[in-house]
Amino acid sequence: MLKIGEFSRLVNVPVKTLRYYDEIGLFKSDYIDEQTGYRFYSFEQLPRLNRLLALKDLGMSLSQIDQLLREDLSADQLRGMLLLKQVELKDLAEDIRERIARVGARLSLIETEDKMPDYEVVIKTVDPVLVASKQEAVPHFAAIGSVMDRLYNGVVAHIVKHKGQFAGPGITVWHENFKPEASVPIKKTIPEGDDVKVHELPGDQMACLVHHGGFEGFPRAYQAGTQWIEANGYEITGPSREVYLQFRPDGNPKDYVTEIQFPVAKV
Amino acid sequence: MLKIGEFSRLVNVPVKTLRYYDEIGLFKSDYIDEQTGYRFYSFEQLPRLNRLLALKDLGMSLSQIDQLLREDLSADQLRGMLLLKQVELKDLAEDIRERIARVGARLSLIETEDKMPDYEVVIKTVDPVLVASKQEAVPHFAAIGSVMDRLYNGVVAHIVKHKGQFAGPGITVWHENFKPEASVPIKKTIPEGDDVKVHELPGDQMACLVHHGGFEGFPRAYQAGTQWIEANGYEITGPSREVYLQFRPDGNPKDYVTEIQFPVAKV
DNA sequence: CTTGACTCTCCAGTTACTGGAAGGTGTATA
DNA sequence: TATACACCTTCCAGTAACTGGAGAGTCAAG
Repeated sequence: MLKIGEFSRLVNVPVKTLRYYDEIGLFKSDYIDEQTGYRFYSFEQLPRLNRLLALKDLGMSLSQIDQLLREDLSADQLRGMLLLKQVELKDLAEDIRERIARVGARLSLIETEDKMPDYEVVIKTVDPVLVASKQEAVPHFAAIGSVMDRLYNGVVAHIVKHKGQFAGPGITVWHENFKPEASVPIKKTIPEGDDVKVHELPGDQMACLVHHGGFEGFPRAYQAGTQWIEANGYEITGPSREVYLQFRPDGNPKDYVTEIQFPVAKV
Repeated sequence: MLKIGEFSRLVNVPVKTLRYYDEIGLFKSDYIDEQTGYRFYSFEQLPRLNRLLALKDLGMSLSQIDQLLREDLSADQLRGMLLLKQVELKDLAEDIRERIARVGARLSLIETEDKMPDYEVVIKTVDPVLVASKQEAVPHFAAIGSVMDRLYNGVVAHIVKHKGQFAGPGITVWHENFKPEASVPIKKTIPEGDDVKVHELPGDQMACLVHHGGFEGFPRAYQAGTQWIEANGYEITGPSREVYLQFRPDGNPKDYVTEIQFPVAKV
């Protein structure tokens, strides 16, 4: 019979931990002195503790170990749990691999710019959203403003005409060939017409960044986005979007807040 | 201004989490209505939250993020933290790689035996221990018992003669050529003599397993040990040891408990 | 005016321990 | 025999980053 400290030294497990295992019933001491309350452990308990430690070493939780130690489970159940654990660990490993890559990407950004990047990119899943929208090709760069005005005015007018309900800030989807689709979220579907389509913008995994300020800063923001996507092993899988979170035609451009979204997938 | 739920949807962070960040002062709402206590968030806060999320994504803790968000730290400090994080993540990845290997090893054991293995092997660091010891070659297998008896009797007699104090169970170190060293731990050094040496058994990293029962079971236990060591990518770096945790010459062999230790290193 | 969605605070629970306080026990030494 | 000390006990609190729930107040639509 060994006192807890002796046993602790034998198995290389802290005394506190042994008491904890005792408390939660995972590994009870063999015998407790009624007088003193001292726990005593026997050598016969070593195999059980060693099995416990081995399972812990595999990354099992204590409750899983508790199950595994009740030896009334079949080899098949055992295999199942181990296979599950293996998958879990592989996922975790993948996760960490990606994380290392992201840290690396950020480090190289800091090397070149010597400060935190101006734009933070986050991956998030965007829900599908019902919109009324209208598109038109932009002939040249300088015309963007006026084309956008026209498009959004048209869409809004159409929605108002059909008594539609607005459901959020405007979203421009940049289709190929410089052909923006000015979309306005609505709560319920309304008839199409006036060149206005009604459909659902698909939900997707998006790399998102927030631009604060006027539209003249967009090129840099786009560049930061594509750079991040490249450096972090994603690729762009569709048209990018601009969500005008804070915008009024008559407002100060400095207060504008726009979210730029790129639909992406892991390469 | 957005209510917490709206903001939550915008940034894909649970309401509860936002409240929690508010509570710990990591990310406060922009404004709180005095009447209702409602939190309100502004679009201007998005960049900060996105930076927070990006850092969290790298595996930073919230307190680290808190530091990183106070932007009064230099690019060098920043680089330092990231490099540190990178090392940390690489260690973790290595850890998990090994864990996956161990799970795999156990799975293949189960495939062949269709149950939990009979012996559990754990890696632990063994402390150096002062012993009095005596060695002698064993001429053939059947002679082990008598040679051991003679050796241990000799050592114990020598310790008693010099009034040495016993400090634990006997340890046999199996040197090359079937030459066991019968060692008895002692508290303080004593003179040598009677073919008895006094020295310190070195501490080492050991793969350990516990055998319960008589000596006839040792070959299987040794086999299980070497098999595990092979399957888990270790190699044996020195003489193995037997620690007779529970043993009396006149006792029932069924009650014997022996720990078998192999000094090992990662290949 | 009601209904349902939303918000608030406060409290408890999660995992696997770790640290500390206050008090009892066992042994070696002066 | 006194005492120092190492060791044991229980109980309580804290960790990290939330998550869930209770009970109560708020808001907008029908």
